[in-house]
Amino acid sequence: MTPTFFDYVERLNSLLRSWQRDDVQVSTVPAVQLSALRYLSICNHYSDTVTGVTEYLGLTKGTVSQSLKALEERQWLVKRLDPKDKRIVHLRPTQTGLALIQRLATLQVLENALAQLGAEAEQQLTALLHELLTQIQQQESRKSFGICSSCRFHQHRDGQPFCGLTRELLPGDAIELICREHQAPA
Amino acid sequence: MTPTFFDYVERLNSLLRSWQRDDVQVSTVPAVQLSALRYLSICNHYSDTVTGVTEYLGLTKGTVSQSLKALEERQWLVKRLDPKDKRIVHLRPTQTGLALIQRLATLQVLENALAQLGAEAEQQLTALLHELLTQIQQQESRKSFGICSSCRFHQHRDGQPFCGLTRELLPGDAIELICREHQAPA
DNA sequence: ATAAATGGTATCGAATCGAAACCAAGCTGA
DNA sequence: TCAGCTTGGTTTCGATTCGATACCATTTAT
Repeated sequence: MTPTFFDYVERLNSLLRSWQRDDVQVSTVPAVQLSALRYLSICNHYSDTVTGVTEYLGLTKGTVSQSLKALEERQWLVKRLDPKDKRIVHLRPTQTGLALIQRLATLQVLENALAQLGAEAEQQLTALLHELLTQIQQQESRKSFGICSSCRFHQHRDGQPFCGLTRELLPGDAIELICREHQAPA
Repeated sequence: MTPTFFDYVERLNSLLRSWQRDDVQVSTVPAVQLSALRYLSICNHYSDTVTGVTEYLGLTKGTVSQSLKALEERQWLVKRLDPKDKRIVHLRPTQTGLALIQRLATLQVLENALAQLGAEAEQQLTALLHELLTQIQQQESRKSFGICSSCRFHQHRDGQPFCGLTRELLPGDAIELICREHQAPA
């Protein structure tokens, strides 16, 4: 057997984990917490909840709830109750939390390697991965977590972005974030 | 912030984990064990050791040693002492173990998605990932785990594949497996 | 020949993660 | 309307994992 796509993804992930462990500030932080925080930094206001994180990471509610509690204690995120539905808790990374995620995302090694590949190849790679994930989502009943503006419910009202599902006007920065209710156009 | 390459890799990995948990037979098996077994199915006879797995997964010796013990107990791999150096233990997946890995690697969802993408796109994707990993390896002092036949030490003697580093003839199936001593040509 | 290095294992403890039980808020439907 | 169901979240508990450390055996170096 020779390495496949599957293997490369696994290897890449091993390396990412490995780098995280090398980072003194991050090494003590469990991977799930980092993933959760990262998700919260790229999801919109319909998706920044415990359930959102749960679906995205494919873990159980309990586990996620605990991880989020830990993140809150580290002051990397804050919780806010939903004004309409009092069951719902919104999670927002703090400045410190965002800075940490930023540091991780711009791992020097990875950045360099991507740069070496060339801008075109990088874009191609990202596009292919994006397409692959889209394909997967279409087969699965699983949530797609696509980008808001690419959703079949995405509309405009009075020149403002508008969600046809929730029937609400959308804040300007929401439309390029990912959403747990996302559905690809037919 | 909108999703980056980093995010896609993480998401893909979440999905892989998620699928593994859905599989009744595999769900109870820790991810590290699966990764280790998978590695052992694609590495050559210089790399099928505890240290090999340790370097590949970026974990500590102790952790890996335990995981391998568990794999042995499940009868998914067998240990064999090296005839020359009595410290070294070689690890070989059993038929059962290989079958399991095979099942995992051919996840229907992933297969389908890749098929939808088209053979050309899939090959491109794999090639890009391969290139990216090669780039990473060149920057890092880390082991590259490249494919034997692409190594700078790869030679031929009397029409047989030959390793210039160990100065040994190589078994025919070794040359398309990955090796922890691999070095890219200058 | 002694010391150092290498390959692996064993022990221990902290901390993660899943399962299940639980609570509160919203929804449904006669 | 109000009893039951569903949904969003938290808590508790226990098994399991993983890293740190110490340790042993074999090989290599001085």
